[in-house]
Amino acid sequence: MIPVFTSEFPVFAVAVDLVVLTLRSGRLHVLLVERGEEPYLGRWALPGGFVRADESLTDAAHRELAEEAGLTSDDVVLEQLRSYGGVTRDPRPERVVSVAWMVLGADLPDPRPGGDAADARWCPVDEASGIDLAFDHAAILADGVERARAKLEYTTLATAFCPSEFSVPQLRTVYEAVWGEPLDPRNFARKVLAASGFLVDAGRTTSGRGRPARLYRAGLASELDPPLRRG
Amino acid sequence: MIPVFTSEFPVFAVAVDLVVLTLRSGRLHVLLVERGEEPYLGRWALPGGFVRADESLTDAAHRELAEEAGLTSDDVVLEQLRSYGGVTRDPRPERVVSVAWMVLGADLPDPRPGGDAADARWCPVDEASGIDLAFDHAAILADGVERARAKLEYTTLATAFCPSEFSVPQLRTVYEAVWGEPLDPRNFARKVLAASGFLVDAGRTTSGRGRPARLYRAGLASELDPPLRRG
DNA sequence: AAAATAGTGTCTCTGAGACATTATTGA
DNA sequence: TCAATAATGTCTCAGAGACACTATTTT
Repeated sequence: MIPVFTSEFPVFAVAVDLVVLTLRSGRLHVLLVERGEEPYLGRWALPGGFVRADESLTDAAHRELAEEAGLTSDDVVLEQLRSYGGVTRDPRPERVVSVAWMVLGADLPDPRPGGDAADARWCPVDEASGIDLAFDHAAILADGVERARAKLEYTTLATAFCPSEFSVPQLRTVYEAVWGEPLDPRNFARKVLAASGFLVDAGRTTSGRGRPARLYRAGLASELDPPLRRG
Repeated sequence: MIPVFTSEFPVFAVAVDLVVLTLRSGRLHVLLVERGEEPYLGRWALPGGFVRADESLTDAAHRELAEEAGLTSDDVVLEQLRSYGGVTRDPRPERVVSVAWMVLGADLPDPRPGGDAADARWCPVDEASGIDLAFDHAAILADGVERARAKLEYTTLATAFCPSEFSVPQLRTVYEAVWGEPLDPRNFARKVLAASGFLVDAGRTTSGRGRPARLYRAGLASELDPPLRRG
């Protein structure tokens, strides 16, 4: 028999769940893990786990990211989404509140399942909506993708999907993949180059087939003014 | 001796804290309560309390709103901000994660302290930053105010600060109070009246000193396109 | 009639979107 | 030289901001 109260406060477990997004061959992908434990054994879910007694929510998100995706904070940008606490969102007897995070990274490596996961893979986000994810993870995923889409409009967050040096056409493919719509290369270049603090010239160029592209690094600005608007 | 684990999960308490904002005589105010219990006995804090074992986070926010401010969901708009879970944010032995909410209402009544509060009052937001609030409530308050400021730009949320029928100048005072900057009446009227679904003509006018103002109700739109920008 | 408040129009400038051609490289 | 890709400029339209006067009511 599990006690429901240890003190004057109702007892909760607190979890973090991660919406880890990256671009692979020009498509937006999310990291999914196959659950290796009950409940929802064998079902696909967002990576995540319980917060420990001695770590902050942020620390827990970073730890799960390392455990379940092999990623460090140097690789990614992490931002809290919101918390989910419906009474029946977890079938276990404990109340479980989950704090969801959005995690963005550039060209992240193939995952090796770690922690509690039986398997892990990158899934195109437009295919993920067809998968019956565990818990309320479908809603969390939708919120995470929508947050990423919205933040590309008025912040410089798109650079989180890019390597340290990148070209304007490369940055444009990020916007196109996340927003799911094609953008005019001329208008796009004009706008991002005009936004002060967004891109700084790295003084180098790409090589490869076609005309070399000028390379940039992320500038110091975090807000985009004026914003780039979706269609 | 309080057990730290009841099961395989670390034990947390989950609280909700409310940033309740309203306009009083043209200034943005926040609801503060004086704590009637330890910890932080006698200190001003945001209203809030622990989530019960059988209620959702949303239900808990509504319940605390009723208990500590006498407000029902008909009176206000409620939106989750984010969660705060630093290891030392609460001095009690239990880990306490708090889910913060932004609550907006029109001309809310004077509070009568209820629940655990010794006292309660409306405090101008620009004076609240001078008060040494309990826990990490100063940071939560700042986040709540910033969220409200940002959302006035691209949503129709400003109507949450208005009674059911209101004039364009009245709506303008909302924007001016929340943003803390004066707006041009002509440009403001042009923009809000052009935004389809923001305002619908109520077919009535105010009476009082000066030329009567045309009254509007909130329309069905929730997003503002194009957005109104801050200076 | 005076005081108070609401309502409205124009001009200029900036940014958005539509649109095609030239430049540079590797194969 | 051809294929691939990057870079760039102009025109038109919409929205933003600056700006002053007229209209309607109460006292």
